[in-house]
Amino acid sequence: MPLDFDPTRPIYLQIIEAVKKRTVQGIYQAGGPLPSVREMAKETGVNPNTMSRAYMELEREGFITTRRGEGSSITKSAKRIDRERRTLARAARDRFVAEIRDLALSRDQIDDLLREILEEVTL
Amino acid sequence: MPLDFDPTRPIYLQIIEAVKKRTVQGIYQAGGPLPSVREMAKETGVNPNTMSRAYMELEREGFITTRRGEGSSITKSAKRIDRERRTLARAARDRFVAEIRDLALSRDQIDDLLREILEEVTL
Amino acid sequence: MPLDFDPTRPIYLQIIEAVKKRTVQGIYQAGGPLPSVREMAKETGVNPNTMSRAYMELEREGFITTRRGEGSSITKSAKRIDRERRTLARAARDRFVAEIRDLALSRDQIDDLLREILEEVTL
Amino acid sequence: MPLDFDPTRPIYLQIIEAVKKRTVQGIYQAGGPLPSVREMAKETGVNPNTMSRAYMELEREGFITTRRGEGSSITKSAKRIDRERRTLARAARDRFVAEIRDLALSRDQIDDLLREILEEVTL
DNA sequence: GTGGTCTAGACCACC
DNA sequence: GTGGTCTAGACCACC
Repeated sequence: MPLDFDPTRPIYLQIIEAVKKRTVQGIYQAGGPLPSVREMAKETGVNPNTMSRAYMELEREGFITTRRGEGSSITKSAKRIDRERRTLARAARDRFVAEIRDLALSRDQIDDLLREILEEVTL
Repeated sequence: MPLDFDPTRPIYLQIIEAVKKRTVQGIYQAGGPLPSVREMAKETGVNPNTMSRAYMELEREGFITTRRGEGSSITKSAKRIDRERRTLARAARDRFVAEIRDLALSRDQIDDLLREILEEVTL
Repeated sequence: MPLDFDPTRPIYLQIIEAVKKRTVQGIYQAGGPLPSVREMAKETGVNPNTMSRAYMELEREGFITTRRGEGSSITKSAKRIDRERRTLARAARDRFVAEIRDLALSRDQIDDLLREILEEVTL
Repeated sequence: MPLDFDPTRPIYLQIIEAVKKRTVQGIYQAGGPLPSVREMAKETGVNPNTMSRAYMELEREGFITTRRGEGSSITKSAKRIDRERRTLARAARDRFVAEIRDLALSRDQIDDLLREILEEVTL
């Protein structure tokens, strides 16, 4: 969990994104446990109230389930997780396209670029 | 020219990047004039000294030429500009790869993503 | 470090030359420390900004290396220093030739002059 | 005649040196005429009194002779002129030696330097 | 302590 | 008008 949040955006949103990302990356397992609110709050130095809000939102979205006295766990649904994966991928894609679009790259340069990306990602 | 600089990075570096980017994008023409140091400083709200530093760096890199009393102009070399284009493209590629790499995308998802990028960029 | 700068030439350039000269002469050692920007500025009565500019140039030329919080040191490369030595020698040679050339010296006078120089320099 | 005098040294001395130098270089001929004080003063923008002082000093040194109503002329003595030549050469030599001496040049570098000087001067 | 960056404002040279 | 240089002084990051 990153301890350095972007101060210009709500921390609870950044926590939500981090949990989703870690799950997509396999750091948190589908159906597996998530650290408790208190634990996670201490680890990140965030106020427990803020952390609790992030968990509640994740629950509302169906990404985690929380049971009183048992803590929280990641959704068991591989489909649900893959939906996040695709969302993250699309966001990265859009940022990349925005950066690249106006560079007036030649068709060859674009092809090279995509080939390089493919190589490095499937490495 | 963006009026909102990232406060965590030197302004003069961000100006350098902006000038290069604008040239690569065709906003500034190869061989064409660049606003004077003072003009650009006023426009962006940056101190003339800071702007001057950015221009001096650009001159040293051979990206612009400056003549006392006449102002500055973008390099005439299409090669030099294309070098910058490729540098910008590579940087964007690396950021994208870093974002994508750990998402555990399937081969199909990667292919889709690259296809979408190609479409949107060659649009 | 000379406290009397030629007012017709940029001080930071004269500082750069002085540092190089002192290194070539062995006053500053290859790989050895250079006084801090502030120290040197106080010693010479020059504004720290001007001194900093000189140091930045020297760094860019690869003649010194600077590490934040640790100060600057002369290049370890004897080759780099010798390059400067030859540059200084060539400049002195050119000034001398310019002074001598139009004096219409006889061949004997020239030979004498060079012999005297050799004697005094290898003294 | 240079119109830009070194403001840190007496102008009349610089005029004396210039006349001697021009004679050594053959611009003024042995036994030949020198422009009148007034003419020279106007040409150089120097006060006629200052110019007159320079001429008087040159006369006192036996380098020129002045006859009322006829103007001034350079000494007829080739020996006298050659004495100046050697003085100028020695001064240049000493400045060169002073510049070179502390550069810690290797014997080979010194030899190269002198060879280059010989080539360029006898060119 | 160290260097890095920035602002503010001055004066100069070149045009 | 243009850029080039310098001073003065501030605040920051790294150590």
